[in-house]
Amino acid sequence: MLDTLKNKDHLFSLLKDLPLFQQCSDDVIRHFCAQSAFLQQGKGAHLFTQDNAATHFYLILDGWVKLYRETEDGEQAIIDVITRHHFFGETSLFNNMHYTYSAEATDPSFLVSFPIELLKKEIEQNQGLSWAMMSHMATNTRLQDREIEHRTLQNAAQRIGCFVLRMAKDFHAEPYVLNLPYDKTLVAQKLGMQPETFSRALKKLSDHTDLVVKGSAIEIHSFKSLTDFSCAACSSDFVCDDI
Amino acid sequence: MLDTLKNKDHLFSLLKDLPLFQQCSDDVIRHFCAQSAFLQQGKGAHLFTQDNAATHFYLILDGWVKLYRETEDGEQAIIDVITRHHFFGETSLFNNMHYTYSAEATDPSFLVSFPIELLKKEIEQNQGLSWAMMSHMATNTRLQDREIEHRTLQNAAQRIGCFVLRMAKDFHAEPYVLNLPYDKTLVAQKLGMQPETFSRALKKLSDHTDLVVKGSAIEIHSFKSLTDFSCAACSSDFVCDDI
DNA sequence: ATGACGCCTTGACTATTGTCAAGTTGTTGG
DNA sequence: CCAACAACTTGACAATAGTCAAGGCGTCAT
Repeated sequence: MLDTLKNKDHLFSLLKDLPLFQQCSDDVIRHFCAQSAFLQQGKGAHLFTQDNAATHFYLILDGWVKLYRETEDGEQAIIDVITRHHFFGETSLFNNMHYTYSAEATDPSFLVSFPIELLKKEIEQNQGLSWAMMSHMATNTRLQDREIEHRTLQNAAQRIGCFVLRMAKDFHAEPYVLNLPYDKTLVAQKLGMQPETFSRALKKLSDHTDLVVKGSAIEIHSFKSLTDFSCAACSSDFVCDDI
Repeated sequence: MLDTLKNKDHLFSLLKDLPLFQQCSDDVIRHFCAQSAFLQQGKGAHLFTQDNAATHFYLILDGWVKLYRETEDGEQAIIDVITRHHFFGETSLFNNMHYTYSAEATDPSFLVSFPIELLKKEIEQNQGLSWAMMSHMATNTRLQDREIEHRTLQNAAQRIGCFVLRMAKDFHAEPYVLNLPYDKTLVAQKLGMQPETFSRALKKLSDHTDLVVKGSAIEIHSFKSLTDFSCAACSSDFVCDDI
């Protein structure tokens, strides 16, 4: 598996399929491949820090990375937790080549880095890539808007239900067993609550729906009971776009 | 004043100074002016609705506009409240020509509309405009990230202090008297709290800092007492970028 | 196997925010 | 000037989430 991931031919065909590079010629994609570097990172490895000068942006091939900002006394606000085929660090381009958040692997992860300068140069010349970049950024904005909406209108249990639904959105068979891809503590942080609140709210959620929690495995016996519970307090209908 | 605003020559020079059009030739800007239409809107006037097909995007010349999303049972989540020289509706371009939020004037307001198709066509051809658009979107993303951080790390009183600081950030003389530009109820909504909570938290804020509240006028006797109170729970130092 | 450790849960309590209802203040139009 | 109305404040209470402390459970390395 790692051998496949580390293969530059494989990287080429992966990039070719990603929306961001959809409009790029094979030559341009080959150029990105040529300047890429594979990175293997252990759990807790630090990729870069907010407000530092940006040199590279990254693509996740495997694993999970958390993006966050931190106050002086060490409190963290999670901006996102992302996985396979997601980019991060690329918007430093528009922030005077400085990262706007910190990034840390929360699992053993496998990444590719690209020079941010290369992206800058290509965007300046390549109309198709510019358009793809804008679409990419607009998608992020919509997700952020919805995040704020959730924090405003949903309580802890509803936010968890919403999260579970989005993690399971590609699967429709019932019952579906969702395995949480990262620590409950991190899910709690990402949803803007304390681990204790998460634990209690998850119990409340399983009381009010037909959800059954077995450790990090969550059995969904009916999606409808979840959408009834969570999506009522949201302006979008399920299935909503995510991750 | 209205005469000045309604003047297309004046609009031309205004656009020329806005970051979004910085890279555009005079001809392009003239093109936008030619296809623009002035709109005068009363308080509460509805500009467009989330999920509807988008035809125009807007620039505020004067007044205040709230951008929000609404659930079926009428609960609103405020995305932003914006004023003079801010655009809205422009990102519908990247959402399949559909608006991602609703827009409503919260004051008598004076606006210009432009066809969204024109922006699309220009962005597809004009590298400089594309770049400016990306910078514009990246700025919005950073503001949204910070908003989520604030909801996570700051309590009600701290969020109000932070809001006051950002409204007053262009003024440094002490004491500075800030007049709230829109209803306290709307400020409360924008900060994600109930009006009652706002009222009490504002009192708490004035107890803990040297702020004096007289109706909608807020006297800041020392910025430092505010930053000490609010910015402690934030990853950015004051003066932070805003509005 | 076992002990150490991290993750998660639970209980008891506190703090914060929301809700509902009743008033107060301020503005506006007649 | 006054009535009507909206915006705002206040009080009493309820709901929600956070904090602190203790203990359970599972995993991993020795």
